Amino acid sequence: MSLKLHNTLTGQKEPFVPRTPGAVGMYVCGVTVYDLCHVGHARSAVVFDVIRRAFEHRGYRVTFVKNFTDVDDKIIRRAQEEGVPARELAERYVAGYRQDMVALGVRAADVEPKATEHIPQMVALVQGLIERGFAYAVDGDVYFEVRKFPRYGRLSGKRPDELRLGARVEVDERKRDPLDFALWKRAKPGEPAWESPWGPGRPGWHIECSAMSMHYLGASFDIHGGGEDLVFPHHENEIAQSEASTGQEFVRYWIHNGFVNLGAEKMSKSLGNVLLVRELVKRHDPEALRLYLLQTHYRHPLEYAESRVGETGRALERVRILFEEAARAPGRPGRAGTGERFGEEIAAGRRRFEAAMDDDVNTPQALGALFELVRVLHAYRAEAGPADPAFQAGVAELGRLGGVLGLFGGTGRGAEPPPELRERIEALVRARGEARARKAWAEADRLRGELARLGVIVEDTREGTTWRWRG
RNA sequence: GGCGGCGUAGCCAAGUGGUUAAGGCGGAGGUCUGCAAAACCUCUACUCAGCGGUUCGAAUCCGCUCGCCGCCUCCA
Repeated sequence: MSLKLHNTLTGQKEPFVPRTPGAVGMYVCGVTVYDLCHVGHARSAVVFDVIRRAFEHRGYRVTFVKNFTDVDDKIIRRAQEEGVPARELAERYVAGYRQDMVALGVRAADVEPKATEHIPQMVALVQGLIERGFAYAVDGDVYFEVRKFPRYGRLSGKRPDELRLGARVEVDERKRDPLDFALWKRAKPGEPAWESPWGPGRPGWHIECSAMSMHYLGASFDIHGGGEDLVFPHHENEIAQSEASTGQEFVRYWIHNGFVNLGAEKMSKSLGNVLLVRELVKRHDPEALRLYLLQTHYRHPLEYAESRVGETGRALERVRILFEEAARAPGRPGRAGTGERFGEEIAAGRRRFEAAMDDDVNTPQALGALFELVRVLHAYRAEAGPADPAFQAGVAELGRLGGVLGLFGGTGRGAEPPPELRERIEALVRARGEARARKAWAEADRLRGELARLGVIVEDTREGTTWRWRG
């Protein structure tokens, strides 16, 4: 059994065969840093973070590269509007992106290259394309000549002739064909610019990904990913540039994630209906948001529903209680485990989980397996007690598998009350315990209500009274 | 106009030729509890937008119809 992935190039699920046994080279288009990122960016980031983890779980050595586009028209315009240097604006949103990724549990890539730090590589690529006859310079601009690359359109299934018919492409008299796209743009006064054989200018959007991906992963590598909107023209153009330049197959597997939609509409900055990650993680538990995003298969469109994120939080709660129980068990002996059947159930859950992940990273199905494990573990704990070694091992296994999705990170993460409240809470819990011992139920219930107002849930179990902080 | 996707329970969402159609949320009943909470147990789609067809057999394949969405332009 090998890991299967849906390859946009073939439109099919294919067994993943790495170029180098045991290793994966993976490049994902990151963000253009001219604003804070929204839930759509979050989905893409989470999805590829999980794909990376899935490979690692299977024992692959992964080299993961995710770029920042830090020079582009929108950045320049924004910077001018705000009256700050483009570089400063870009740095600000790089930092903003990283902060949001930490909140979402998205690990940093192994390499996070910025376009502005790889200008020489881009110039060299463009120069090579001119020498090979695939590109031409006009008045300080350089264009890729699409007609010279016969395989153009293979990724997106679009034929140059059909595109021409529908042409809503901006007409530029200096281009030999409307489909030709910019590799290098001449700088207008006041714009960021770098020296080049064609005069001062900056790279086109597509060339940066070709240059950086090949710089870090080689002329030919395993996986290139991004949002489905990048299939055309961005990735199509990357293939044309790269393969025209090297004569080699650029990428073996193209992976694209589906969009996040809002109501009837696609979310987009031009429509002004964006949901910023920065805002969402204030309203919701970030881990619940991550779990919510993974409950839909990565290639399917996701209709964002605010209320569902909260509901997902309740499912997460059920999992966290398990980890909390396991964590506080030491020192509280349970009865001897009834081991064997339970162990088999855990193993079966793991197999289901791994089979789902192997099948085109089917996270909804994998989560199904995990939640079944959650139920089994709760049931077993009720019987054997939280200190049972098999229970402890089962929870640990759940944690490992959850980790492949970047979930269930810590035991009761974020579930600690402010230190200054702790003493008061414990005093109230003790007082309530004493009241209960006297069978002073009204008094006990009053104290429970007071604790609830502080954000504390008290529970009386067979093993005594416990409490949980839920803010 | 071209290309692609979707329509599964109250809601979300897997499943894409053959065991009882995963899982989550919600709901109903029960066990436990002083009462709760949490947890567990049982139930909650004889049916997969509709209509035809292929097949021994289809939610799964084919055709048509209806509805929804994305890409073709910067966009995760």
